[in-house]
Amino acid sequence: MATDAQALKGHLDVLLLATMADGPRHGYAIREALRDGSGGRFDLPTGTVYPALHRLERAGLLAGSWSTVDGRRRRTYRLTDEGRRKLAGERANWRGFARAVTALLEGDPWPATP
Amino acid sequence: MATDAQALKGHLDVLLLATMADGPRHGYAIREALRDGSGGRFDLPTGTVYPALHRLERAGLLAGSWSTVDGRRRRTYRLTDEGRRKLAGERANWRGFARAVTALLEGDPWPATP
DNA sequence: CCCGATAGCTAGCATTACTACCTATCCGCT
DNA sequence: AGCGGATAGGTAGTAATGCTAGCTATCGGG
Repeated sequence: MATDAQALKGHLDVLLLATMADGPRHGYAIREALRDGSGGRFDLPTGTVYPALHRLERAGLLAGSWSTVDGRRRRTYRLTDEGRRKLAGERANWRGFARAVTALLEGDPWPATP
Repeated sequence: MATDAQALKGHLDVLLLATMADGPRHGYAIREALRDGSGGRFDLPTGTVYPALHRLERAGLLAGSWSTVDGRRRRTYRLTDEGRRKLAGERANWRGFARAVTALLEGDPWPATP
């Protein structure tokens, strides 16, 4: 639906990293993992996914390598140690973020700090 | 902390609208509501809040009016009908978004569609 | 023999939050 | 009297980043 057009900003990196948590994947498979794992919600254009993967590789969070399977080039990415640390941190960060947004949207008062 | 630097993108509008759900507020009070309602997490610079309020007003989601209290100018905003509809829609949207992101980050498989 | 699925890529655009700055009033402290 | 901080509003310009729209190429099936 792409209602999330702007909403993804800042969360895409974590999502990409998360798809590689259980092992290396190539770009196309990452796209599918995102689509299927979100019930079709995050059906991202390749122009979003590939540049983001390059960015994460440049940042040292992913390591990519070329291989050829059935004549098709594949670039397979795996998490680096730094990427794994980043993922853990961002997961925690997401929980805090989601909690804060939900609190504001639902009108729940934030627990008083005694 | 500002880890949320980019993460806010696309969610700021809903958050702003939500602070006006129980009645009109002026910009400064909106900032405080965001800060306090998020446990200090969303302590946004004025350069973020004021332009966003102008944007929402231009979009017809807010209506602003000037008043003077103790010599201080205040611009008070209230939700328009359209703004209220938008808020309801975006609230629902947030739930779906949060659910999808959480599912991907926690590795929960998305419920199969039977 | 062409189409769809698989697989990868890029240039340029648009959106939007942030940095860094400015103005002004009122109150409390020295 | 004067200064700083809280309150209240604002802007210009920058940086980040996801999307649009386009491209190349292989393989299998109709």
